[in-house]
Amino acid sequence: MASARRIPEATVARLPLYLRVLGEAATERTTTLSSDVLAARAGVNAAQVRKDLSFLGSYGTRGVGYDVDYLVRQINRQLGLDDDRRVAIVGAGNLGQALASYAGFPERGFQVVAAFDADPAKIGSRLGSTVVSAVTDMPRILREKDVEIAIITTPASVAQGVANALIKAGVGSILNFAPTTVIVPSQVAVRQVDLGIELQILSFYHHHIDTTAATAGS
Amino acid sequence: MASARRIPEATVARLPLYLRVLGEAATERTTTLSSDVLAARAGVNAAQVRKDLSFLGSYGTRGVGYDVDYLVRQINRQLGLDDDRRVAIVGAGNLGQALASYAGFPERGFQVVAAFDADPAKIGSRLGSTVVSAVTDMPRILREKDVEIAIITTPASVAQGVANALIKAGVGSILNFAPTTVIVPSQVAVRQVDLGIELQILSFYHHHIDTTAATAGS
DNA sequence: CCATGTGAAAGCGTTCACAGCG
DNA sequence: CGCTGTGAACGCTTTCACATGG
Repeated sequence: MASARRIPEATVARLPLYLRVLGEAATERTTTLSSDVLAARAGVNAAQVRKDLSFLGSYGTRGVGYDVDYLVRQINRQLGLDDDRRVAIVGAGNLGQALASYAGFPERGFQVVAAFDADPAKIGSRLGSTVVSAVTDMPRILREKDVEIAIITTPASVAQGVANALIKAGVGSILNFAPTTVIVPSQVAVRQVDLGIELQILSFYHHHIDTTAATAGS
Repeated sequence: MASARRIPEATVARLPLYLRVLGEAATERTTTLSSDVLAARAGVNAAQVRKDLSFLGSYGTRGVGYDVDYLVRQINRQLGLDDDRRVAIVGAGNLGQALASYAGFPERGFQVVAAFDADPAKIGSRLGSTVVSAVTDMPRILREKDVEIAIITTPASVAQGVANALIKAGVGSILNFAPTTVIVPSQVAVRQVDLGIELQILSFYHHHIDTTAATAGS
């Protein structure tokens, strides 16, 4: 029993992981998956999988497992992935370039509909399937294209200013790759990914080749 | 009191964040930082900062705060960042390209000393400051250059195989960007970063414009 | 007097263990 | 009989609150 409880943050962060495993299973024409198998492929504990999925409702069958297609639909619905989401990329450097042509985005329903840069030399150039616009046109274009999520790939020095402008223009979610913390009001969602920090964390565990549990997730 | 305790995983993940803030403070010629200010700039709670730093020892001065330069040295030492770390990138696609020329790496002591790809067309081309080698030469080159950390930016389908080969060649830490979970023995450290998953997590909070705490860190 | 360092409390997240159901 | 769903136990993290010391 117990459908539609409030989903804990840690569970939310793992749902996309399960979605990925379920997707792989679907292409292998696997119709059903037990929590044991799902857990092994996701690299987590089986009890964790069952508890996480129980927050969505009782979608498994005892003695059998979870129906792959059905579970995919339920998770997609919870994550709000039923329709495409419009994304903008701010900063057309190397990382912005790479993200704009990242196949994983359109595959999972994220459409890059706008890109911006402050450098006049870059304006008008292609970034994936869009064209780079001037940051000065950002507020107008963001509203015109109804952008929901923005990815910041600018230098650290301008990231906070960019974030402020994005929020002012109605963007509700920000994925920040600039190596600085951007501070946002509580009604805006941010995730901060610092590629250098990831390496530094690995460096710690490499340096202490004794301590416990050296694995960690996204 | 109490120097060199065992440092909790959550604290380890935040130390590089503090390092980043301290670095910014140093360039502003700030010599001393209180836990309040440090916390605000890192986007965390002040008590958290104090507790985290207390695991390294008593490096603050009551009534004053923390000496920026001294604290930087202590954190660097703990993270094992005193000397440069040798990094390899496997997969010379867009993301591999971007990472190879990412300024944040050399700045923080990570040297990209090797790059690999399976595509013969890419072998010999430049990737940042190195040249792309064939994956078949990977074991030899990894050992020759004493690579400690590897970054996987290959398609998901080959990521696990690459990880296995890396571990066999003595690489102890892996940063995986391929959109699949790589399973490794417990003595190897992995961090999995899936750019699509980050967007999906944001999508959840965008879709539920009511629930609590929408911020989360790397 | 101000900011650190830290016990203690509160809050989360994970894992266990097993009842319950297909 | 096998696997889900879940209370309860456990361990980790965060936050509070204040004694301590420069």
